[in-house]
Amino acid sequence: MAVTIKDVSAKCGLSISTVSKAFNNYADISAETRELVHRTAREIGYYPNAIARTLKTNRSYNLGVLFQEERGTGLTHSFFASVLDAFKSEAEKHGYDITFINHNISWTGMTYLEHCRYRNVDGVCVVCANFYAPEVVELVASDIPVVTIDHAFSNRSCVLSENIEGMKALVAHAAALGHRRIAYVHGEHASVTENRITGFYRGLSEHGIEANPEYLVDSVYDSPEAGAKAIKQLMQLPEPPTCILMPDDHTALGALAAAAELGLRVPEDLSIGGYDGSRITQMTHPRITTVVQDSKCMGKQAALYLIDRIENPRTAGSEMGMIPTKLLAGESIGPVPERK
Amino acid sequence: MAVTIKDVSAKCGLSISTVSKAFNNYADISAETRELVHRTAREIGYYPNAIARTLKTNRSYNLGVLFQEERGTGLTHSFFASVLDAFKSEAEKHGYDITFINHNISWTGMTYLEHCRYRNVDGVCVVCANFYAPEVVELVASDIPVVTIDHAFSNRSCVLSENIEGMKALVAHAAALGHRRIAYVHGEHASVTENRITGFYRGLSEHGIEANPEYLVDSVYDSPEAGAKAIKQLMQLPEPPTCILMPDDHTALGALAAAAELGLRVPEDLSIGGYDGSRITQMTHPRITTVVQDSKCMGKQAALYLIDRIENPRTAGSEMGMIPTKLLAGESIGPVPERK
DNA sequence: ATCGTTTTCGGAACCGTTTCCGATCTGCGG
DNA sequence: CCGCAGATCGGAAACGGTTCCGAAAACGAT
Repeated sequence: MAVTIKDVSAKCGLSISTVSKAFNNYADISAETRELVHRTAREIGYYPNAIARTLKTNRSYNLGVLFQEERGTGLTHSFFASVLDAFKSEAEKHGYDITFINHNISWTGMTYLEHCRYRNVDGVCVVCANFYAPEVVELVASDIPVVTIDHAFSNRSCVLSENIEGMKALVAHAAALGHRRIAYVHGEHASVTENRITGFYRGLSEHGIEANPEYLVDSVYDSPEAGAKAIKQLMQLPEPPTCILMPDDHTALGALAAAAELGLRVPEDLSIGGYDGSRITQMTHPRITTVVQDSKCMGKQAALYLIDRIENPRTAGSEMGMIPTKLLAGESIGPVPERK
Repeated sequence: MAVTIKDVSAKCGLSISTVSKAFNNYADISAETRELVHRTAREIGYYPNAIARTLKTNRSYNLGVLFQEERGTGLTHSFFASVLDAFKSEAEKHGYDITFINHNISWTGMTYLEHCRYRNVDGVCVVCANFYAPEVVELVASDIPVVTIDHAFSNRSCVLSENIEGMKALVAHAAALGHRRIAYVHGEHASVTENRITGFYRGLSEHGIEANPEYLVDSVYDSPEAGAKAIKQLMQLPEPPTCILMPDDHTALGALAAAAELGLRVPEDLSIGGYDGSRITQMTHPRITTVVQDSKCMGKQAALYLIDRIENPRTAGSEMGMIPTKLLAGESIGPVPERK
C-alpha cells in the first residue's frame, strides 16, 4: 500500500542509497539526480517512513509531554492546555510531533523513562507533575533531554513564570486601593506555590503590612468548591479580610459565586483576585483582576530550549527562561470599604 | 544505552526468536522458558522497542487525533479538550498512545493522510475539523480506520451528541417558563449547528411558537465578543426576545456580561441559555442553564469504536454512537418578565 | 598516455523486532 | 528397536530506511 524508497529507486533507475542520500541532502549527489529523485518522489507520493528512519538513526522527531495524572483535570486545565498548545505548535513548526508520556492503568507498568525509551522520544517536556516523585527524578536524571516548566532542576533547562513578581504586583495593586487585610488562598505545595507565597509576603512587607497567619489558607488549585469553602472560612474570622487572592481564575470564579451567596457584593463589600489571566476573567461581571501568565510564550520557549538541546547536544547549555507576568486590572479588586 | 532483546537472549542463553516468542505468548514456548525470559527481562529492565516492532508488524499502537487548526483555540477549547482527554485515557488503557495529526507551517507539506502514513498510526479520530475539506475527505476515504466525532460519514464509525434532543429540551425549558420570544445565536455551519437549529425549530413548533427569522442569528462558537455583539443586536429589535440561547457556555458567559452592560438583569429582565455543560456554568452567578454534553463518554466511545475497528478489521462494522445530552437547569433562564 | 584527484553512485551491513520454516528432541505405540 | 507425532527451539529473512566504504567515472595536470 504505502509507497517506499524502493519504488522511487526503481522508478528512476537509481540505487536505494542514492535516493536516500538525495533526500537527506548528501553532498555526493549531483544536482540533476537530486532533482530527479525529488520529482519522482512527488509524482508517486513518497514520504520517508518515520518509523524506519527512527529505527536506524535513533531520532524520532517526537517529543514527549509529561502531564500529571493524579488530578482528573488533565488537558482540561486551561492554563496547561494553553502551554501545551503553544509547545505543540512550536514543535510542529520544527518538524516534531508530540506524544504524551504517562503510565495509565492496564499499561505494562512502564515508568516514565521506560515509556520514553519505548517510544524513542527525542526529548521530554515536563509540564505538570509532582517533580519530587521518584519516577520524575529518574527521568530527569537520565540521558534524555528534558525541559521543565515552572520548576527548576539543576543542569536542566526550564521555563519559569515570574511568580514572585506577579504576586507582588497583585498585592501592590490591592494595597494601592487601600487594602491592608489581604488574604491569600493558595494551591498545593509546589515551586509555583512557594514562589507566590514569597511574593505575597514580600508584597505585604513592602507596603508595611504585617502578615497575619490566619490570612494564609491552604487549599488546592482549580477547585471552585474549595475556593468557596476558603472564602466562607475567612469571612467568619473576627476580623475578616477585605481582599482575598485566589490561587487561580477558576477558583476566583467560584469565590465570586460564594461571595454572592454570602450576600457580599464584589468589589464593594469584598475584593477578590485571581491568577493566570485566562479568558474567562474578562467575561465575568465584574471582570476579575488577575495576573496574566504568558502561557503561549512559556510553551514556545520550552519547545525551543528542548529542540536546541536535542539538535545541538554539545553547544546547548541548560537555560533558564523567566517569563514575565502582567497585572490585568479588572473590577473585582476595588477600593477598600469604609471600616464599619 | 537501551537494553534490547539481544541482551535478554544473551543473558538467558536463548535465541532471539525464542525470547521474542516468549514475549508474544507463542504456543511453542515451554512454560519454564517463558518464565525465565520474563524474569530476566524484568531484571535487566527490558521493554520491546516500539519502533522496531512497528516496522515489522505495521502496528504502531498509536492513534492519530485530528484537530482543526483554522481557529486559534486548539486544545484550549474546553469541550474538545474534554473529549480528547477521555479519548486519550481510554486509548492508553488499551495500550495505545496518541499523536496529533496536522500539517503545520514549515512542515514538508504533508496532507493529513500522508502524515498518518508517515507516522504509521493505526487509526485516526477526527475530532474537530472542516469535514468537507478535501484533505479530510481523502483521509476518510483511505484504508486507515477512522472514527469521527459529531459528524457522520457513511461506512465510518462516528460518535454523535444528541444535539437535536438537547436543543429541543432547552427550548422546552424556556417555553415552560413562559418564553415565546426565544432567539438562538448559533455557531458556524457544521453538522452540529444544523442539528441544533433543527432542534430549535422543532422545540418551537412543539410549543406552538411561530419561528421568527430575526431571532436566528448567525455567529461563531466560543467567542464572547461575537456573543456580546449578537445580544446587543437582538435587544435593539422592535420586539426583542425574552430568552436568548447561545451557541456555547463561553459565549453565554460573554452574553451575561453584555446583558449587565446593557443594564439588564439575568434572568429577571432577560434569560440566557448556554450549551455544553462546561464547569464554568456552575461557577457563575446566576448559574447558567445549559445542555450538558457527555464529552467524557463521547471521547471514550470514539476510542472504543476505533480500537475495535483496528483490532477486529473483519467483524467490526461502522457503528454510530448517539450520546444523550442532559438539560442542566441553572438560574440564567427564569420566568418570562411581565409584558410592559 | 599516465596518474592522482574529485565527483558521483552502488553494495552491504545494520537498527531491533517478528515470523516462517526447518531442526532437534522427546515419548509412545507397534 | 523403529517410526512418527508433538513439543521446543533456532536460523534467517524481512520491515524501510541510513550510512560507511569502496568502485567507477570524469577530469585536469603533467
